[in-house]
Amino acid sequence: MTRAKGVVTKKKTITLTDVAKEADVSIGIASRVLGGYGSFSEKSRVRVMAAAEKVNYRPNGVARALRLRRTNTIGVLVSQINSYHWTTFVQGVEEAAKRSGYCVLLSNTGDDPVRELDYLRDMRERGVDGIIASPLDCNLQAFRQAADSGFAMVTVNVRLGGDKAAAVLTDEKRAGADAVEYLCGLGHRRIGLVAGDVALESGRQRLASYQAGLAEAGIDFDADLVVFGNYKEDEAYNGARKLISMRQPSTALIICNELMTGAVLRCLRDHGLGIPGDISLVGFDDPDWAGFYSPAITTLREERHYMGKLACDALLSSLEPGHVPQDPALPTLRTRLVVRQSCAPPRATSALTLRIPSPIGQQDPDHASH
Amino acid sequence: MTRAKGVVTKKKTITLTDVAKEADVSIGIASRVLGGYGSFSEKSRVRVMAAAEKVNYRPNGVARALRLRRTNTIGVLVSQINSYHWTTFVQGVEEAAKRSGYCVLLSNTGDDPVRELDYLRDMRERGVDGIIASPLDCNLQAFRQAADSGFAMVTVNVRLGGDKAAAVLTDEKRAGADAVEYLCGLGHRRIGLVAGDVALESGRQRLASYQAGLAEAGIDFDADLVVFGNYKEDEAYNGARKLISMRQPSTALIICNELMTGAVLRCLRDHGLGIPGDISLVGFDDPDWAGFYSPAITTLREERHYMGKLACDALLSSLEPGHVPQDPALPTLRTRLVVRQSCAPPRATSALTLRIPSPIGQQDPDHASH
DNA sequence: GTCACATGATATAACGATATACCTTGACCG
DNA sequence: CGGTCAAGGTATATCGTTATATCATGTGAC
Repeated sequence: MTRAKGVVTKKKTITLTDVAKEADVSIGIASRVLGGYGSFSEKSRVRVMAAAEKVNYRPNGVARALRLRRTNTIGVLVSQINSYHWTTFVQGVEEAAKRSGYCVLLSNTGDDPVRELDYLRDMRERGVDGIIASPLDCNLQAFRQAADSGFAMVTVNVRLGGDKAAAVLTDEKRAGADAVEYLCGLGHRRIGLVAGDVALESGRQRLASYQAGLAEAGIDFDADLVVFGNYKEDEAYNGARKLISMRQPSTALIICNELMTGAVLRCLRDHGLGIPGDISLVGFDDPDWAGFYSPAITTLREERHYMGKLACDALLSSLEPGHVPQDPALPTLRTRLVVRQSCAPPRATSALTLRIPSPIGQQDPDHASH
Repeated sequence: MTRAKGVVTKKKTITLTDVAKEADVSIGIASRVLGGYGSFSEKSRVRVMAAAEKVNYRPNGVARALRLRRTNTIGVLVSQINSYHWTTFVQGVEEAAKRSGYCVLLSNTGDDPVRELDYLRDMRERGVDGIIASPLDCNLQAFRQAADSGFAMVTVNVRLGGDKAAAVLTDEKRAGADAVEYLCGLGHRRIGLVAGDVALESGRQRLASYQAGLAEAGIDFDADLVVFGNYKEDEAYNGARKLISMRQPSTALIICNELMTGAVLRCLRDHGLGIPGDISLVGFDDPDWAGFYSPAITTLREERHYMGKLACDALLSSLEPGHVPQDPALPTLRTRLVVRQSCAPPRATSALTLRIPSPIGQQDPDHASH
């Protein structure tokens, strides 16, 4: 291939060397001026700035990252980027990160353990300065190992166990109990739960908090009133159908996340049940639509945005050179019951059925044990 | 600071050199084996693999990126990461990217022109291989410039104008017209519009498509029936209030995005108006809640997830070495009217008021011109 | 036995920015 | 006027990989 003489065909990237040449100073000076460190004369400052402007210099972040061993990037691993729960969190992280000059590398695990591990590895190789994640049970070990080996990490809603990684926690232990207490206060005794996936920490905690609430209210736990939607739409729909079509249907439902709440609403609508006339509802998570739904849905609200900010700030401060690894758990955030219009006292008829001796009295050993 | 002799205090990162040393081969061979290119003997392959395993070698992506001048990262610039519209899009991008071994660097502009430019610059400096964005009008020039200078780029819902950047487009020109046509078919004549921000391309297109629909239906455009919610919640609420409290209220409303649809629903509920009994509704965007709202909301659905995939694939293919920059516009996606339960024929009384000669006949020159 | 050649291995130059160690100056003081 | 010191500047090693140019080694042909 012949190249016409004098015609520049190759796209040349502009480097510090070019700036230095243009300004007629050494590359070191150029770096100092543009980096704003070390000492240099006013004269060189002006010349370098002018030269940089003239040749339209753009620093190369990759080279800088290699040299400084720092990318100013944090990795965020979420299970579902298109759920309110996580997008709000990510937004909180992103804002805080940006404020400190960091960028966010985002990955979606879809709750797949293999992908989660994959992305952890990938992000480390990419040189992110730290990671925010909410690892699955089966991967806790791997994340713990990474954290212990000095890789900066903050976990969400789950503790790693070491003393390295900070954790942003909510009192999910309380949340469900608050809902139960509220519903009992309205007179409900048969409170159904559309539970999440117990393979996930949040699923277990939310179930446990429901049970705790029942215990506090002096209501026997009835396994028949718990269906496992596993955070999936169709399973939640089927579960809800089961709960409303039993001989003694629940008069109130607690639903363990946003996605399933939607499914339950659809189910109730399909079966012509009115809220809160026929049945009361409390949902975990507080997406926007909960507020303008008709009736507005009473929810258990986590401050996801704030949690994101908290997680990011914790991570960034752990990156500070003089960081002393203090208590890894940040203050636990309170999950708040946002009372709206989806709950009311149970219908008289329901109250009536309560007097009928419940067949659940004959405890099913399979369920009772748990 | 004295260092105890023999005690390794400094955290050493494991590099290719270590692997090569361990395997007793040159660093070049180690690189070839691990990179799977060039030629090497079976013996060295085995030794290198074993050595890498033994010293627990992790490649340094930053160094590789510097050498290869490629980060395998794409930047995605969105205006609101916590809106259904964008999260679904980002999810589509992320999945497609991951499939090809790319990662997503995410930034939130919040429709702030300064931030948008800032992030464009920042991402370029960070060395992302390309960018997917939906630039604001005022920044089109800058994005165009970047694209023309050879920076890979794909735009969403807006064309840059050059021949470099591909664009993923939807026929928003049709969308609003479809809604109008549908509503007219039900008998509506006074169709209100809660418009978006006309400073944004989508805001203008959606307004224009509404007007086109009216024209096709032979209905005079009435500026009083258009309120500008500017994609903001409170402004949409106020706008909706205005539309339902005028002397001759609209019998149907078209709302230009998800956020504002929520606001309108809240407004209607607050004013005791039933859907579709008192007023019909068609919303742009099709979030999950539109399906389980009661009544389910009829919407104009863009395939955001697919758009994300399309945008990503287009970007990645433009990064292929032998890429020939063909027609920069990808096939335009159809926005589909998803008919649900939020629309019905107007009430008889409303139909009656239609016979009253409309004061809008006396065209307001300010509005008529437009 | 020597030359040509393929094969596999090595040494080393990039990639671009940073920071350290090391030179120049010139000023100032004794 | 020699010596000290500081300020400003330069040259260069480094970060960890990749890829090229070069070098050895052995094999087969004549």
